[in-house]
Amino acid sequence: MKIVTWNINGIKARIENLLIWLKESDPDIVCLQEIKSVDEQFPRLEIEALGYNVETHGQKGFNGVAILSKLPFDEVNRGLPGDDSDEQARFIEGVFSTEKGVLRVVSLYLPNGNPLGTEKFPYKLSWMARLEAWAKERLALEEPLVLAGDYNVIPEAADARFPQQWVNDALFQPETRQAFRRLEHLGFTEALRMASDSPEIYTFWDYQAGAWQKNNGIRIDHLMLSPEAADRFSSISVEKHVRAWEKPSDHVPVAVELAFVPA
DNA sequence: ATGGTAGCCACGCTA
Repeated sequence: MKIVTWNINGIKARIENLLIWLKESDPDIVCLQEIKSVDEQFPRLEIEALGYNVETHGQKGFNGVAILSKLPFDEVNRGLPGDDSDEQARFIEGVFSTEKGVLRVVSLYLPNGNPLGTEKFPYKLSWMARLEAWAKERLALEEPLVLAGDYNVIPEAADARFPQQWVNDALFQPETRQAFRRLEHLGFTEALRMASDSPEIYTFWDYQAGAWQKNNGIRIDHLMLSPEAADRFSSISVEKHVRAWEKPSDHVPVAVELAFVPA
């Protein structure tokens, strides 16, 4: 089963690219971030025509996440618990059935946190604390769970082409990286870390200053696997060629293959 | 120290 995370940076601007990519890549489950659309305006018909079920958690103009799945949804949960005053659409969980039982998949868009010195950075850290609390509860279920998304976290210096450019950025702050490690230490395996040591694997290249042409990238899109999901890990790939398409997102799809068969 | 680009949606905000 192929599960993919992709920050698409605007579903309306990217629908043609998405449809071409779905046909080419043939994923089973797709976690989208930054759909930048309300649910009513999400182009679900074109996607459903390719055989996908569509669940969205949208917002006007900014943020917004979605899950596309060839498997039917048994359950959908919108919003990260822990703060009823948080109105930003950054989290959706889908529950599916496989021949081995339940499979949970989350599409998350973790707050960027810039600029430092504003309320945005503490919001990022508190969101990460809420995610950790939620994940801890879910891990206790001992089920296969995939936390896929744009984490807006550069875990290590090796995950940036020019790490010194990021030292004053929220994506690379010590507190940010610590919170990311705390999540891992609950018992998750970061899927790309299961691949052989591969430096210079990036998932985001800024639109500005020729970042793509210079390969000035960072790795910020991650798939966290619970032990029950990691047990079935087969492979991981970054679909980098998509960044060279016309009108690309600034992020590319990251795909993990897990040995599950739909129920 | 700034500006470089893109999406959304109508002007500035977010990234």
